[in-house]
Amino acid sequence: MVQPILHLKTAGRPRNFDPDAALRAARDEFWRKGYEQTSLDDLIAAMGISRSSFYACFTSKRATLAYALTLYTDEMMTRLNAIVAAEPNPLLALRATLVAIADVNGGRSGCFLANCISEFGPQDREIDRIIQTHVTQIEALLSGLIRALEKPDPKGLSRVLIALVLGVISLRKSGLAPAEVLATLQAGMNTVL
Amino acid sequence: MVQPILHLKTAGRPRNFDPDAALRAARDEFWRKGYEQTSLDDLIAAMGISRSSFYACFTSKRATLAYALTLYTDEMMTRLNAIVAAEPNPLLALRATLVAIADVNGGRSGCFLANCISEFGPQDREIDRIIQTHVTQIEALLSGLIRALEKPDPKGLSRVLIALVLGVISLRKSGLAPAEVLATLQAGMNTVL
DNA sequence: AGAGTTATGGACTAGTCAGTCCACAATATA
DNA sequence: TATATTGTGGACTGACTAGTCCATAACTCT
Repeated sequence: MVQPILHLKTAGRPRNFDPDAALRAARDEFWRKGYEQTSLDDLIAAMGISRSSFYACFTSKRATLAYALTLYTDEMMTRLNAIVAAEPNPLLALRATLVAIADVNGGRSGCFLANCISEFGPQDREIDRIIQTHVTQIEALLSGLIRALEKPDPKGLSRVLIALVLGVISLRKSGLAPAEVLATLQAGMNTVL
Repeated sequence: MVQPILHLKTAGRPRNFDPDAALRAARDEFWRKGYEQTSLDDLIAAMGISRSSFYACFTSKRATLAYALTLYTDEMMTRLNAIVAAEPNPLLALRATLVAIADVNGGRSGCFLANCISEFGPQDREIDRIIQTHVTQIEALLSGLIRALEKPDPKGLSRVLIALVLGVISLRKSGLAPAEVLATLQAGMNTVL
């Protein structure tokens, strides 16, 4: 992937926007509305920059989605690793991790990654690669924690848990109230773990 | 909802297509590619009718989605009820029902209803209403079977199972092989039931 | 200060979109 | 056969799409 955002000092006129902040705004916009539903006008309005600046800095709408998705997955993994590092009890760490992924109180936008899976499926190679990488990372994180629990078939169990979390995210998007979504996740974890 | 398809004899020129068959074709096209990704040209090509006939019979693209989604949910409920009616053992009936919903071997298009949840969320009132109705029906069907198993909290458990199924559908869409998806579903059912 | 370099706003382009319209075709009824 | 009614193919419309281009602004370096 081409690095989109350069912070190098150059000879010409300086940017009058912060590329990182703009990318976060782009991520939030894609997250909230999806890729197709976000027009370039919507996008640059949310980012607070002009069309020219957008193309000069971010190449294209599709490339920006890839950058935004990478930003999302990187931040997510950082948060999850912090949770795991802070909680020595593996069962509690696992439960906290799953709750964090489900992001029950994060509105009805669901998980940005899951949204992209649904919107793109396997059709875009680069997006698919980012998705696969992240899913693999999450799987590794979960099966590590499960192994510490000395449960059988950690890999299979981690998939069941991922399915459970993806499912409750769908339920949230379908309009189920946050409290009931959380209760469903908790009930699922109680029976599985 | 306005009835889109009329089979009444009228005075004028008769239709030279079958509205039911056309609607099934529309459903399959929306199912395969999603609403936004299906242009009207794609749609009418799949349905085998002209633009004029389309608008005369189906009102609009959005209305056609609602009709198609209703057709899907009706057929789905019919199939699930048939499965339940044919299997007297409630545990086996429940498992067969869940496997049928997951439709593991049905390609990577996922569940049409789940796709619509993901693509529209709560933003379209009529679509949302159809989604809510169907989710409620499925929940009722599952909790009925669970009650027969004399398990505690049938409603909560049915939500867990719905989440599990929605989740494995997402996993399928993310590219996981059918066999592994099915294994995940089976593993989930084994631990939950 | 002047030359070189990069950023920006806004007009522009080519293509696609859902939806409309109309001349004409195909039927029922009288 | 004449009239009324409905269906159909295809041209058309206005709006919106992602992306391009250029004149000018704003900076660094010599």
